[in-house]
Amino acid sequence: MVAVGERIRLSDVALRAGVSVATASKALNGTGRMTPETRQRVQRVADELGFRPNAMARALISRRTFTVGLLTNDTYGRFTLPVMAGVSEALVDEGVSVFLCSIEDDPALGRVHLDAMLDKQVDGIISTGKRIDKRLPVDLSGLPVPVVYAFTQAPDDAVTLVSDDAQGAREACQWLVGLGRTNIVHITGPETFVSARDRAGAFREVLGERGRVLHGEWSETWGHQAIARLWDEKRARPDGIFCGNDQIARGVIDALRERGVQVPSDVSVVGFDNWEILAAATRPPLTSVDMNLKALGREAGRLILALSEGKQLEPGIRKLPCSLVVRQSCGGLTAD
Amino acid sequence: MVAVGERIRLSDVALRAGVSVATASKALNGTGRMTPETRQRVQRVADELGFRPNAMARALISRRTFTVGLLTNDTYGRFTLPVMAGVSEALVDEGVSVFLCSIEDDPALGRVHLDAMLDKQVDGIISTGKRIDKRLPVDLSGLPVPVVYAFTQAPDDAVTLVSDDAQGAREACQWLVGLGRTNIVHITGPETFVSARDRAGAFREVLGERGRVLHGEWSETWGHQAIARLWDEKRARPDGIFCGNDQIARGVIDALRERGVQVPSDVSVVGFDNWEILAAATRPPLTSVDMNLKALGREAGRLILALSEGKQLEPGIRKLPCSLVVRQSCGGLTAD
DNA sequence: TTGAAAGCGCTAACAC
DNA sequence: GTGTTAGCGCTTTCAA
Repeated sequence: MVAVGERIRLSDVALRAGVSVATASKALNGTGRMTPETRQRVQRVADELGFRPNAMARALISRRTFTVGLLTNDTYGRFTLPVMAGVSEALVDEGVSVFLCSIEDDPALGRVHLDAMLDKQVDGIISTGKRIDKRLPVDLSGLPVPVVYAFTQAPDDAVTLVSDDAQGAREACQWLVGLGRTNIVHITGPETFVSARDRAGAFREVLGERGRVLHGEWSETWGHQAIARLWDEKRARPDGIFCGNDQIARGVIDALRERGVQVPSDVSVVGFDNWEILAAATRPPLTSVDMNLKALGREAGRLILALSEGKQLEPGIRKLPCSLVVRQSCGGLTAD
Repeated sequence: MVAVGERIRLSDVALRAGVSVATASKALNGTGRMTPETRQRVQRVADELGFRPNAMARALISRRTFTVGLLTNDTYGRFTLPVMAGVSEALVDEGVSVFLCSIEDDPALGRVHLDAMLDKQVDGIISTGKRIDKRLPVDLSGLPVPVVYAFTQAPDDAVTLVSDDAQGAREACQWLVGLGRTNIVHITGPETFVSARDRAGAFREVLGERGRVLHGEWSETWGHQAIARLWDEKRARPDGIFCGNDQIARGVIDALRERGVQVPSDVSVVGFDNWEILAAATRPPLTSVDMNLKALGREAGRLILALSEGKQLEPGIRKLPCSLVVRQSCGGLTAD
């Protein structure tokens, strides 16, 4: 139930320590000049009383609230969550707290949240989403606070953080090639997604003429369908498949098993997203590209902190590297 | 980039409207007495200037920050996310913002976040987790602000919100029974989980002697294993399976298909969690129990709001109903 | 009907 | 060394 511990003010500490409020303030902040004894006495009293300065009052003076807002439209998503965790992680040590604002895709809700944050004098705003080629339905230009965009589309002159899809895809492809696979196919999501295009581009770059790309949905079902198509053709069948996400990969692997094709001995499969719970549940466990979204979140936190401290940052898109997480779906190094 | 729109203060409005700060304040807050003309003029000026009151300054006076903290240890989880969304949704209309504090399972981190929130004078704290039978590693007793626990274990005298596992399980079982299934088995997670025990208890309650429970892991693999065990036995095989979560159900359905058993015509399967992305991907799509976590989050938001406004609430555990989401894995009403 | 003044909890000049 | 004073942006008596 509601425990009503009275809050201790600086004046309480000052009174009890027999000094003025100003002296108490200086004592605790390590500023001003006074005898070591006085300082220590004040500190001791503050500890005894469990004094914690009121951040509101401080903020009113310093014009810094040590608070940032995090806007997201990805309520249920596996993308935003690690980003948020990263942001929170990077900022907590600096005493900065994060306002979570989930705005769905509702411009009105976005406005409400934005206003609430601005009223609360956040030091900065991080905008994050579930696609790097869609904007949130809020206009964040001309705000009195800095903004960082992470894993969402942003204006050209903004500071933006995204994962390096092309590099991640390249690593996956090179891994398959390095394993001796020669007939490699890329099964991925709709061409309308920049991520799909970027990954496919990198795939073609590595594979050249040999590389074949199949666009479909981001779903298990599409994985099944794609395999059905490939296996029904009269052509040579692939010995390596790079999938646009883990769900497709899951469908692919299941479809291959249903056809008696062995993974990884007959075909190597790589996924994308490294969605732990899915990647670990495929049989065999899925080798997959991890976008390192938590690291991306941490970087977003660092950047917004720098900006809120008045530092200048070069605008533009910063791509953060992905990394390949090797499990058993490719054979080779960790063949089972 | 950093756009540096100067913030408008009340004094700016007052000056421009030709009144005192006090009058301006009253005009905008609808308090005090003055001619309608004065009030309107002030309001018009405030609108023109885009004045928004500084919430810090207000908070300093009113002792309410319109801010609550949300503690969670479920960084990647599908449980906490809907809860958070619900909390945020319930509170945004009241002008309350939510601090997101992801503390993993680290007591030190919990302490740091808690202190940060308290310093920032949150009006209340919501504690949430991924299991209803584990506590977060932070002591929230004796705080100067109210606390609500949602989907996590709590002290006896706390206000706690959990989903009604037993009721959800009961609905699932009755659904299977209503479909004419007579030999029903419950395949679920470890008995060490209260949720597993509660669901199994409800299952036995509905099925009586006929009900058989198999405990294992919360994984697809366990779903496969359980089916292997059941189908290798010399006993009559089940025609209805109630699974402890959707992952197990996924494993069960896949295992059944591998054995040529038809779902739902031969066997009806129900899952638990209604984890959209999984439930929709099973073939056929999975009928599953939804814990309505977003609604739970909303309720948590309402409760913390009530408490922070000084209302008294009966301590104890409040169970919120689950609901069955019918897809195609059971046949009957929506048979395919 | 309006405004001057005090004060929320704290920090920072500037006296003493 | 320490205290007095002013002020962050706002609300709220209380006096005019």
